[in-house]
Amino acid sequence: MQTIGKLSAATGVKVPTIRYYEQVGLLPQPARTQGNQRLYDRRAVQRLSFIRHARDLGFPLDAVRELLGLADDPDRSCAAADAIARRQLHEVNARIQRLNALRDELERMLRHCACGTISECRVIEVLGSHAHCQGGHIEGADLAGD
Amino acid sequence: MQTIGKLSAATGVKVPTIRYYEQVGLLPQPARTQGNQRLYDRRAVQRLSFIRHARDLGFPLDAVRELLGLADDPDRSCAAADAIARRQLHEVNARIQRLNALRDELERMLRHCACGTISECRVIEVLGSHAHCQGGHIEGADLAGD
DNA sequence: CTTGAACCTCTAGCGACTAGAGAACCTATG
DNA sequence: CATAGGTTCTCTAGTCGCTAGAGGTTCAAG
Repeated sequence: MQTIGKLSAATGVKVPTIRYYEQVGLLPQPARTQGNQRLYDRRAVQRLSFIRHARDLGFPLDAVRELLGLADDPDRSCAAADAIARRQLHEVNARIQRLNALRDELERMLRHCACGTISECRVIEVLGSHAHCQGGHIEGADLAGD
Repeated sequence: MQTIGKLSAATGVKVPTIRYYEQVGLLPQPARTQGNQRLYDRRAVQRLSFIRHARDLGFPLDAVRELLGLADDPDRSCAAADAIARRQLHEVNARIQRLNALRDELERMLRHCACGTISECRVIEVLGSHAHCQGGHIEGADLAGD
């Protein structure tokens, strides 16, 4: 049994984040000391490590929730977990593609800049009119997320 | 002079987003009709297109603000704009690297899954203990942003 | 003159935390 | 046993870049 601080040190998850995970239902409410401080057991360490690892791999919290549910039920088919991971892989690949397009555009912009004054600055010019683009980057691309 | 709807259509920026940009000071307060509706001129179209393009390239709004300031001052050195773009390029490259590591990890996870029951599921297993990782993905990687 | 689309302001919500205030607790030392 | 200071508690608000909705006004067409 350990306090939230030790759990944080053991898993690398910050203390407020642990409390946040409890708040949103990813971690069960732990036992408490007489003084109302949280006390965690070994299972909590495991569960939190699982969450952390899934987050490191970019899974959104909802997916983590699903994966936790699956992990709690060892007799079910693994197909569901597979599907979630596969979905995440697609997400990551899509994001990589979009970022590659951005990188190309940024590099071309910078390559062509003679670095004189703003009035002849390629960076500003390219941003000002879309005509200079090679169409590499997608308009309205959803760049958000992890 | 056009209404906010036309400006939206002309630039591809949604109406609430235009109002949001005005609110945070990226767009100046436009003229108004007698009935209090916003009226935009050609310069507004240009400025908003500039913003949109920079956003498409992943620049955060603060960087867009800086770039707009530079664009307004054609006699200054282009070096500052260059630096901002270069910083953004580094950001994008870093993000690509992190995502590549994630992709590798996800792919390996999926390759090794025999797809039986959860108890032998490679996906769940890998998430449960970090021991299976090849160290490809960085712990605590900041995955957020665009 | 009426309809209905487009506009107005204002507030709240998204994801996944992070920061800070102000109070209570817990442990180690004098 | 008292006290100092580190850790923990709850609660609220802020981050980024929008997006959604409520409830009301204005404008152009028929």
